[in-house]
Amino acid sequence: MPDDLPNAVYSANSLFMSRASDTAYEKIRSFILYGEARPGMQLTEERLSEIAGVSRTPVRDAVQRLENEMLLVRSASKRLSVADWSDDEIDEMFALRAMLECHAAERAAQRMDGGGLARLREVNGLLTAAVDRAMPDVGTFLEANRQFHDLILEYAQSPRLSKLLPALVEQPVVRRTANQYSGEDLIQSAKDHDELIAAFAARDQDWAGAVMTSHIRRAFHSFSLATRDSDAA
Amino acid sequence: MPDDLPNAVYSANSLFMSRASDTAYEKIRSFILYGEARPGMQLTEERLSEIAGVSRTPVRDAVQRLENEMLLVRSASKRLSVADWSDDEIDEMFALRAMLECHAAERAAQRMDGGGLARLREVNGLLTAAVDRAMPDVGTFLEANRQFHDLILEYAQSPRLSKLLPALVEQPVVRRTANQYSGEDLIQSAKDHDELIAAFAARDQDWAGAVMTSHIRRAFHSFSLATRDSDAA
DNA sequence: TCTCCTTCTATTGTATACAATTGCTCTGCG
DNA sequence: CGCAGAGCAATTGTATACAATAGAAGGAGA
Repeated sequence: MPDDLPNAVYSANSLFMSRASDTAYEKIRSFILYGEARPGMQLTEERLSEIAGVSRTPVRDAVQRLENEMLLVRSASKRLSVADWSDDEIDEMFALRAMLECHAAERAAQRMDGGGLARLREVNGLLTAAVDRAMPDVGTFLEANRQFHDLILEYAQSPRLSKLLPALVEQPVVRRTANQYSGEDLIQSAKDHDELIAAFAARDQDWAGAVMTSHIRRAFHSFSLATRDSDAA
Repeated sequence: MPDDLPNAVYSANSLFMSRASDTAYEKIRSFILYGEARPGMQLTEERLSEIAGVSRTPVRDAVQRLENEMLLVRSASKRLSVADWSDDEIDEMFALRAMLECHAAERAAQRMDGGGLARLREVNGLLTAAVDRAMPDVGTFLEANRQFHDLILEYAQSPRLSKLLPALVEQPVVRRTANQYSGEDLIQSAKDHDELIAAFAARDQDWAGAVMTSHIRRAFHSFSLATRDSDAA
């Protein structure tokens, strides 16, 4: 099933994945995020090697990566299962993400240059075009949004942030509700990005950080409304 | 060489390590942090399997973990080397650690209970005793300090924080200069902990977070003085 | 019928052999 | 003398077989 999806849904990391452990990673990840995996579902390494089409050795590599991203969890007896997050953990994820992305924006503001601004404007142009119409193109929005944030991460020039943040961004809960975001939400995102670009252009790190924080926290708020309310109903 | 060291220097995670990949992890980690490894030094998986005394399979497991902690780095051609951090990266590490430990303290303040306070007081009693004398016992200080912060992390009740923070705490640069901290620094640390306990007892998350932030940032400042100045000389 | 123990099975962990890739050296040509 | 390419050596990546371990099932005794 992962082959049918647009590239947008894939991780930003590596577009070309030659090694078997990478294909295993992508396949298993898609299985969890967009496939028939369900939270709490038990899995075996052998089952996963069938899914990935490679032997257990590269699968174990991939599994360890996914454990680090907390998409998979191991029980005390080393058995694998798909992660199942509590509301508190999801809140926490957004809180951490807000902190780290704010920090990334602050650093990026200090290091931004003309080329970076041009690229940010270009990407956000695509994003704006995708949402500024009657029927928003959510797929394009998500892809452009990812590129925008990746660009900021790039200009933050912090290997450590680059390692920590991706595990917090594209997550099942986020993805599952992406289509529920209202057109207003999407348009506001584009405006946030415009303001971020302005802050970068001014090299004002506090401004950039503040915009980013509210950007993420508003996304969290929209997400909460979209899911928790419908769950309660 | 790792066998000669006190337990204090080991990672907090698992005291008993039965699996070969765990022993490999510990041995290689000690080799990097306290052994003859040098920043930038090239390594091969085979060399590491000699050091660890196990085959390459568990070594590769351990290596992946150490890559995540950024103690090991892979070049574009997949060759391994010991990480070599720039000053900017070290600054960044402290900044991130300060943010995350502050957040942990805030969460812990909301979730603290009598038992936790008692344990914190006990550990900090040991710590205070170790530093409140003419010749501070740095080893005991470090161990008690680690326990204290681990306890806070435990009460923060955030699996994600528990995964992210440890990779930021005990690092070569920190460890290498631990003995250079002045007696004043150590005593001030004990006082910070006392104030943290007070903030927890009051369940005042802002207070706890602020104390923690200044606690970490002072450590950073002491570290910078101890290293950068001597380097410059 | 419940509990404890034993046995068996499923699953994970490790070693080893081999494949694929990368870097290096040495040669031949310009 | 410099450089490009071929072959070789070193290193990483993958598959498979086997070992160790945890869970489950079944049976004996109270």
